[in-house]
Amino acid sequence: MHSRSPASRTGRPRSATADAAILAATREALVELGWSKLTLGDVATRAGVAKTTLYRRWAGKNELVVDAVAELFDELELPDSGSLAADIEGVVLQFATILARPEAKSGLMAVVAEATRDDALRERIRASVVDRQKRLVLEGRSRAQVRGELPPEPDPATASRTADLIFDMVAGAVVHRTLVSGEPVDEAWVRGFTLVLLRGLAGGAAHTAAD
Amino acid sequence: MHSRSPASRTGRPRSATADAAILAATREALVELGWSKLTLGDVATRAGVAKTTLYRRWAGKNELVVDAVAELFDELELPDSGSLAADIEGVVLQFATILARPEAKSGLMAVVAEATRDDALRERIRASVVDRQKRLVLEGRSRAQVRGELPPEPDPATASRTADLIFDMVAGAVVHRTLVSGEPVDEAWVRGFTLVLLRGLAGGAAHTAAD
Amino acid sequence: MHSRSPASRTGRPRSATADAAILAATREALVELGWSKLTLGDVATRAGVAKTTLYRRWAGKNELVVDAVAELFDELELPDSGSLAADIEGVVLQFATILARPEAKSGLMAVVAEATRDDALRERIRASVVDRQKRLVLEGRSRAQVRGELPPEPDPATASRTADLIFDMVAGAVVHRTLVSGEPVDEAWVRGFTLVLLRGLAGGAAHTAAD
Amino acid sequence: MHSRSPASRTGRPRSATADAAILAATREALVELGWSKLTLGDVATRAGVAKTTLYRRWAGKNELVVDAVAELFDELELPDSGSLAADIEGVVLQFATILARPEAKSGLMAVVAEATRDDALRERIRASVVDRQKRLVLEGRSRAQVRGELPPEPDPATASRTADLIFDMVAGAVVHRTLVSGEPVDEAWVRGFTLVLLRGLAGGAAHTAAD
DNA sequence: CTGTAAGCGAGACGGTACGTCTGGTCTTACC
DNA sequence: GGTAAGACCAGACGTACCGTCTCGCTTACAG
Repeated sequence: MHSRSPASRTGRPRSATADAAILAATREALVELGWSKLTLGDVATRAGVAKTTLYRRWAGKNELVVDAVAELFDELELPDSGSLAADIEGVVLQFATILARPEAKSGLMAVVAEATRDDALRERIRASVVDRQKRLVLEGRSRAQVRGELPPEPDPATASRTADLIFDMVAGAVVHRTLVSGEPVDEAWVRGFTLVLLRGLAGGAAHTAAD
Repeated sequence: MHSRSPASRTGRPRSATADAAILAATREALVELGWSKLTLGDVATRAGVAKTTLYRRWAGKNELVVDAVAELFDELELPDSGSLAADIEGVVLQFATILARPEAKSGLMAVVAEATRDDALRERIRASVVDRQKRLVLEGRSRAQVRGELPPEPDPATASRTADLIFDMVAGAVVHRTLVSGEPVDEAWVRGFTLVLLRGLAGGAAHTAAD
Repeated sequence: MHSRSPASRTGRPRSATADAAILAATREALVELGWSKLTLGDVATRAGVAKTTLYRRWAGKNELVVDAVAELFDELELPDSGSLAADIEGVVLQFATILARPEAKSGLMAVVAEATRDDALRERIRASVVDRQKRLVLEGRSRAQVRGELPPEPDPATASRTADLIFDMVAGAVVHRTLVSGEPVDEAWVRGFTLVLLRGLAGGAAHTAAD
Repeated sequence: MHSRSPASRTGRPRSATADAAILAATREALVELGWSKLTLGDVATRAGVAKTTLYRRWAGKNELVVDAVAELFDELELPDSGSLAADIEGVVLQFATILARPEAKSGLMAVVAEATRDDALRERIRASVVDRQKRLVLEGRSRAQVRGELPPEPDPATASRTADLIFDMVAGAVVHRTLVSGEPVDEAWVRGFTLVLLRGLAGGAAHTAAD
C-alpha cells in the first residue's frame, strides 16, 4: 500500500491502527471538504495522529487519497444473476452507487487529474483501482462462457484487449454521466447502456479491433 | 464568457486584449505546471497583467480554467467522410487529439473534479464544453438520416436521450482510455470502439431505454 | 532600522503603524516568554499582523529582537548633575534600570549569544545599541572638559580608544552583575564602581593603553 | 554534576564513558552549530548514544550546555609572576583566550540569556562557573597581601564585596569587549585595563562602597 | 476641455496550508 | 534494567499563494 522500510527490526514499530484511522479520516474530510480544501494537517487532526506520522507513510495528498478511495471499490461484487446482461447491469449499478458517494467523486477525479502530470501516480491509480477491479470483467466473461452466452476466447491477447475496451467503456460512461452530465445512473439508463454494449460486442469486436 | 457589469457606461473600458492574453497564459501555465500548481499570480505575470485585473473578470481559478479549456474544443469539426462510421471515427480521433494535449487533460479533469462539489461550476462546464459540442452528435445523426443510414427519429425526447447516451459513451470511453488507462487512442482503437458503438445502437437502443 | 526598498513609488505603501506594533509586541512577548520561547507567529498575532508582514521586514528572530531592544536604550539621558562622578553614576543607574527589565535582559543577552556566530548580527547590535549610546560617553567627557574636570584630549585616536574601554567596563560590569551574579545594581554599588573607574582613569589610562 | 540514582544496585550500570562522550560531543556541536542550532538528537548521535540515555541524565539543553562549558574554565590557573599586576594580566589573558573559543562564547552567553528567566539555571551557572573560579580572585589577593602589595583586609564582608566587584569588572569587561565590541583582548588592552583597575582599587574602594 | 468614474500596474495586507524539523516521550528488541 | 533504534505527539519554522486592499496613474466618455 505505502512504502515501509522492509527489514527494520529495531525501534518502535509503526502503529497498526494509525493507517486505518488516517484513511478513514481522509474519506471523512473528502466528504466534508472535497479534495481541494482537504489539508493533511486536518486529516492528521481528525485521525488523532501527528502530521509527521502521516508524512512518514505517504508522500503527499495524492498518494493518500488514492489509497483512501481505492478501498471503497473493494466492496464491488459480481452478482450471480443468471444472465450476462443482468450481471453487467448489477455491477454497473454498484459501481455507479459507489461513484455517487462524495468521497469517491471528489477524490477519484482529482487524483486522475493530478495523474495527467505524474506517471507514477497514474500507475498507482491503475494498480490500486482499475486493475484491482478488472477481475470483475474477467470473472463475468468466464461465467458467461460457462453458461454458453459467450464463445470461448482462444487468443489471450485479444481477450485482454477486449477486456480493456469494456472497462474503458463501462467506467468511462458511468463516470461521464455522473460527473460531467450530472445525471443519475438509474436502472433505466443502465439497461439502455448494457443493451448497447452487449449488442455491440456480440459478433467479434475484438476481431475488428485487432486488425 | 465571464460576468461583466452590464450597464457600465462611464469609466475606462476594460482592455480588450487582456482577456485573450490571460486565457492564453492560463493554457501555457497548465502545460508547464498543471492545474494544482497553477497560481493566479503566475498567470497574471505571464499575461503581463495585474492580479486585480484577473480577479475583476473571473471569480477564481476554476472559472478561469473552464474558459481557457473550453476554447480548445471549438476547433472540433464533423468531417464529411461519406459514412456514419467514418464521421464518428473522425470526430472521436479529433476529440482524442485535443484531449491528449496537456492543457486539456490537466485543466479539464481538474475542473470536473472541482465540479463534484460545486453545481454552478458543473453547469458552467456543461454549458461551455459539453453542450457546445453536442452539436456534433446532432449534426452527425441528421446527416446519417439524410444518407439513409439511420431511420428518422419520431420522438424528440427519445432522440435527446439517445444523444446524451452517445455523448456519455464517446466522451467517457475516450477520457477513460486516455487518462486512466493511459493508453493511446489510435486508429485501431477508434475503429473497434466505433464498431461496438454503432452495432450496439443499431436496432433501437432508445426503445429499450425508454420503457 | 530594517531594509526598505528605497524608491518604490508604486504599490500599496507599507503600514506605518505595523512597525511600532510589531516591536511592541516583541517586547511584550519577551517579557512573558523570554527569547527562546518567543515565536514569530506569536509576535505576529499579538501585533495583529500577518506572519508574512513580519518576515517582509525582518530577516528573522534575531534582527527583530535587536531592533525591539535597541529602542529601549534610546531613553537613556546624560543627567547634568554638576560633576563627572555624579553624571556617570546617574547614567549607570539608568542603564542598570533598563537592563533590569525582563525584555532587555532576555532579548539582549540572547542576541549577543547569537552574534557570536553571526558577524552581521554583531554589527547590527553594535550599530543599533552600542554605538548609538556611545554618545553618552562622548558628551559626558566633553562636559567634564568644559568644567575642567578632565584635561582636553589632543589625540582623537587615543580618545576613541579610551571611550571604548570605558564603554566595555561600564556596560560589561553592569551586565555581569545583573545577569550573571544576579545581584542588584543599587546606588551603593554604582558609587563604588564609579569611584574605582574614575580613580583608575585619572592620570592617563589612555597613555598606557597606547604604547 | 547531574542527578544520579544514588543507590541503584541492580540492572546494567550506566556507562562510565557515556558522560564524557556526551559532554565532548556537546562542545563539538557548539563549535559547529552554535547553541541555537544544537539539538539533543544530534548530540546523542555524535556521542554514539541514544537520545533516551541523554534525557535520563540531563533535564534539557541548558543543563547539558552548562556542564559542557563549565569544564572549559577548570584549566584557568593563577600564574605566579611576582607582581599583582602581572598576575592579573596573566589570568585575564587566560580567561579571554578561553572565552574566544567558539564553544565557550556560544554556549556561555546562551545559557546566561536563558538564565534570565530561570533562577535554577542561574544558580547552576553561578555554582559551576563563577564561584568555581572566584578562587582566583581570593588567591590573588592573599598572595598580594603576602607580598605586601595590598594591605590586610580586616572586614570579611567588605573583602567579599570587593571581590565580587572585581569579578564583575574583570569578567564583564572581557566579555563585553569580546562578544559585543568584537575586538580582540590582546596584551595592550589587558595592560590598559589592569592599570585602570588596580589604580582604581588602590586606596579603598571598599570603604567608599560600604558607607 | 474638464471632471469623474472605472480600469490599470504594483505591491503590501491578514490569512491558511505547506512540508520539514525539533523537542521530549514511549515502545520495542536486544544485551 | 540499561541501551539503541526509531515511531509517536505537539507545535514552530520559513515559504508560497490566497483573495483583498490601497495606492498613483491612465483612459475615455459626459457635461
